[in-house]
Amino acid sequence: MGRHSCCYKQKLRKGLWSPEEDEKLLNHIHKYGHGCWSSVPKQAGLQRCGKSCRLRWINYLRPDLKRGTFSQEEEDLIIELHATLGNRWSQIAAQLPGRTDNEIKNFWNSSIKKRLKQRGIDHNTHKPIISESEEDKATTISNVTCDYDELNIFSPNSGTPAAYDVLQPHFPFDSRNSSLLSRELFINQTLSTNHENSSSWQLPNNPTGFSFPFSQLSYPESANPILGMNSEFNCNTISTVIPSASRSFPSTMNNLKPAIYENTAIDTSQFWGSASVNSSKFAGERGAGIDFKRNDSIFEGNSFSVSDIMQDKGTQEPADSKWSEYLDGSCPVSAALQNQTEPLYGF
DNA sequence: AATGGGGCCAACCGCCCGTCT
DNA sequence: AAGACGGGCGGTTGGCCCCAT
Repeated sequence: MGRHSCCYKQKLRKGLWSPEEDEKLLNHIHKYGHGCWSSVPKQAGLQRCGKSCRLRWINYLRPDLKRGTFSQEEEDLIIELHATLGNRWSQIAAQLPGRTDNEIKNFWNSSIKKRLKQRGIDHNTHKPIISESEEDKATTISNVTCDYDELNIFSPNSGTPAAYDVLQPHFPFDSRNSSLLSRELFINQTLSTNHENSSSWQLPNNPTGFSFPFSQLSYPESANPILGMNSEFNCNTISTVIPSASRSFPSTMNNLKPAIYENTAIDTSQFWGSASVNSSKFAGERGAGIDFKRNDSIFEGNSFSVSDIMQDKGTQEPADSKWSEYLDGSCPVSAALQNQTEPLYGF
């Protein structure tokens, strides 16, 4: 079982295909179709096994193949699909017309894996690779951003109990741990418990939040290791905040575009996102938002904040209205962006 | 100019699964 | 029922090319 009988035949050619062999195979398939692959080599006059012919046709000779480098959209789609399908290359390829599983697999292994690593994402789990320094950084930045939030779980100086302290007894883990992983767990628990078990307890009038590297936010939403795993706080919310790359980018925000859309050179040490969930309204309503924070002179005293964006789960209203305020320049941050003539980051 | 290391990618290998006999 | 066979898939390899030294 398993091994093909043709593989035992010693006379068959292996290795790269010559133009003559390609022509023979192409002519044969154009005339007769491939039918049974095992009979193709003999009929086409090739010293190859059927499998080799099939592979050559599928990966190279097929007329509907799209050649050339992968587009950004294709790359995003591959990452998104990989997050759910894993290494099922054929299934991924089925979603990308003109691309073969082999091609996608090669692209993944040679390019995407490296890019994910650069973004601090584990290519297997699609979760962040957290180093100790990153954790320290997250905590530090969170403490800065508490100025903008009503209450943040990392804001001990806000004058009200941190949401974490209030809510922690409701959750199955019992030791307070400042690691990002625990915060991630915490926010997931907050969301899922609130959503699925809404009548059993009520959140206090506190938003909860956590911070994460901005680079993760510029990442395809469904593959986002933190945001993507929440059905409530997922691509729809994020897409409202950051229109996807395939859509036109609002002119008022042009200066931010490079920082959001380019995959490289985003200085995550200066640019952090903070996701928050406001559960002050209960009975199915919830707000969710994203803050962007930069610790430099451009936004000194300001954050690029869209934390007030609400996605009302009761009415299913899209969270567009607040976003519009940022886009039409009526808030200080968008004005600051309009006055910024150079891209925020040079590439 | 030589060389070696790394990246890329076409092709192979080994296995699984479904169908046929 | 069981073995043979063919198609398909994912992992791996090997060779070519480029670039740095």
